[in-house]
Amino acid sequence: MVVDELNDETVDRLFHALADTTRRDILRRCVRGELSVSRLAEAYPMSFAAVQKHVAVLERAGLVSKQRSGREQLVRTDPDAVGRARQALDELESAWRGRVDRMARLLAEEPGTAEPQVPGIEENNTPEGPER
Amino acid sequence: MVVDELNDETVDRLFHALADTTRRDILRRCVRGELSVSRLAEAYPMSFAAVQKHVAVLERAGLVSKQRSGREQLVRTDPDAVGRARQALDELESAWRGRVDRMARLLAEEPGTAEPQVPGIEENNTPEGPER
DNA sequence: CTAACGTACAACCAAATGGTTGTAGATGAG
DNA sequence: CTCATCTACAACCATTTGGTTGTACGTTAG
Repeated sequence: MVVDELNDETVDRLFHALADTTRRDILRRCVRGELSVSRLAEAYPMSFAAVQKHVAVLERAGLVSKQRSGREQLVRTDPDAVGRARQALDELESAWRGRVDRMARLLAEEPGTAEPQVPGIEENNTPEGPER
Repeated sequence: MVVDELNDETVDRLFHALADTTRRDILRRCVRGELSVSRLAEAYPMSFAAVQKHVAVLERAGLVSKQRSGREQLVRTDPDAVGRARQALDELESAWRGRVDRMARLLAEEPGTAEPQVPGIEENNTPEGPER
């Protein structure tokens, strides 16, 4: 598994998609991938189009994928997506805390994917300003 | 440590606060708690007031706290806050995956805080619709 | 004391968000 | 074939967001 550095826009979309109760609920429901958009929409007090938009937000964030089945569009939560969110948190956290331990953890989890570590990063990690 | 169920609004605010590059950058910079708001503002291509608002968003999400020091207001990232975000992801994920293993992990981490588990939850966990 | 600094907050604005309704194109059921 | 269903998407609207400038106020430096 390549660790695949998450860029800012990706993380923005990821967290933004997660920052809504309805969308988080959709994620929970769609792990088994059996629900069509209209079926989903029945569960919420809003229009079909609104739910469609929520699914689109989740899809752009990579949290969900759609698979056509006849005239229905089945929504399926990507189980690894939450892992990516967790990775984003890890990358945030790794800027300050448990840098070494976490690195060790990663190395333990994924032997062979170790990026050659630049020696001597100590308190050098005040990131430069973002480009927003 | 009380596990403290995170309610929807809390999680909304948490992820929303994290869904912005500037705010994540502020979090990284303020772990040591030495930066005043105006000092922070120097780092970004936007006005003092804009940064002030970002800090306010982080504060409402519980990711950051301010401490007065003379005329300055020092911003400090709550190191446990990212933990809370992780917990929110855990709670999401626990709706489907590794329910048992994760529970075991929690029990291992926090012996004594185990909530008596209702036996026989199997496929019963389609949550009811949110109230949004 | 006075001036400069750091903060708070209001007012304003453009763009994005979250919702709506309406229309139209595929697809499947009968 | 025809009709109902599912989806896609545009247009519209209210609210929120992310930014601005301006003003006011407390605090510290000189």
